[in-house]
Amino acid sequence: MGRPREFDEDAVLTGAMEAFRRFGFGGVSVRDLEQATGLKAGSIYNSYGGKDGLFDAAMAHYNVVVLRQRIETHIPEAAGLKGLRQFFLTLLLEPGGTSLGCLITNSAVEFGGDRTLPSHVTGGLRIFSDVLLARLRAWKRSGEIASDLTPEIAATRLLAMYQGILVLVRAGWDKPALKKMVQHEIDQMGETR
Amino acid sequence: MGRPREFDEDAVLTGAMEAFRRFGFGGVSVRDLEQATGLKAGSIYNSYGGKDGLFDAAMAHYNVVVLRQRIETHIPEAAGLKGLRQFFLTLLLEPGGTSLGCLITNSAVEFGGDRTLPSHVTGGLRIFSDVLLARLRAWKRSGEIASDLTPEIAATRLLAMYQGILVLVRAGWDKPALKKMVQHEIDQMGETR
DNA sequence: GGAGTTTTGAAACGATTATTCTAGAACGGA
DNA sequence: TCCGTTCTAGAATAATCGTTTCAAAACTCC
Repeated sequence: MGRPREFDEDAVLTGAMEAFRRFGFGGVSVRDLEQATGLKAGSIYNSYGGKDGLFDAAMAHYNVVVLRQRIETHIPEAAGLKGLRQFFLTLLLEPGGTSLGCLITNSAVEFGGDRTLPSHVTGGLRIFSDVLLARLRAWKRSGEIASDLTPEIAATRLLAMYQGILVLVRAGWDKPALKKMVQHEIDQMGETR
Repeated sequence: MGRPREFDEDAVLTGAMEAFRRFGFGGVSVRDLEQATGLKAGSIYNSYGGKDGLFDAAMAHYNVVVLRQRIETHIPEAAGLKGLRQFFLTLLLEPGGTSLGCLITNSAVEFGGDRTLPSHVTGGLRIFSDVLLARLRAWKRSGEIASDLTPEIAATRLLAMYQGILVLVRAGWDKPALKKMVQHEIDQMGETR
């Protein structure tokens, strides 16, 4: 073996992740990443292969530490619609307001122009979509949501709504209006029509 | 007077607009813009003040030529919910598939990290939101949509849905699923509950 | 047909980009 | 303790970035 790494990998990935969330892949320079991670460029290339490699690692980190975390916190099956509502409403209360965005949403937009999406974009969307679908099916069986609701369609709708809210929050759109909309939307899913 | 301009301003703005839609402001270099517009860098700086100025002009162009055009084509008041459905469904049939995006959505995401949004981002969202609100109010009066529907909330929901669909399309998400979702969503607005 | 003014195109600007190189420091195993 | 390996820091790389400069070209107006 050789010399052990001096840095805390988790802190490095978190720092890089925040920079990428704020400014996007193209908006962050390697020197910015030195600042954000505490690592020098040489170490970044040595440990992650380069800017792309660090970005990839940061996205994977995001999917586990942010996305999956948020899912587990707010929408375990037992949390029901109340949890789902919180899951959406917390988007409007993010610390730093609009500054930090969703790395999945932002990357989908940034890289969607050419045809080489980072694999973790599709991966993150898939994680989210799968959980939504599973929850909706379970809640339909348990009577938590309206019986005439189609889980597949509702999952797509919630996925789109989620991405849309993230865009609007980032654009500085009126948060009270978004809040009212979310509440109305989720409440309606529970009503029998 | 001096030497007249040789270029067709409309073609220049359209070219710049397409480049920015595809790759974003940061993803397009001035040399790319020379290719996209046919102008040389000198002329770009002379006529638009620089890359920023051309981007601003391209966004204004987008709001008039693409956004307002789409609105007038699909959702005049007389078109009703049928028009609204087409308005959404055409997002899934865009030529070039996912390559061209919405300049408003993409710019909101790209510039939302720092606090200096291009003014035309908010402007474009406002245009769209205002039209939606006006139509929903009219359609509610005429009985085209359900009487228990709140125009303000529904407008916000449609705005978010629209942005979300644009993100998902750009991410290469399953289009048939999105299509089903849109149809179900619009149809539901017409049903009396 | 100059005079004055604006556009054009090409070259050149310094700054910044991602990446590589290099020398030395810090460890594990023998 | 010394060897081999790995990591770190900083300088150096070539390329590209947005922008400026400048001389020639193309027009209007007097």
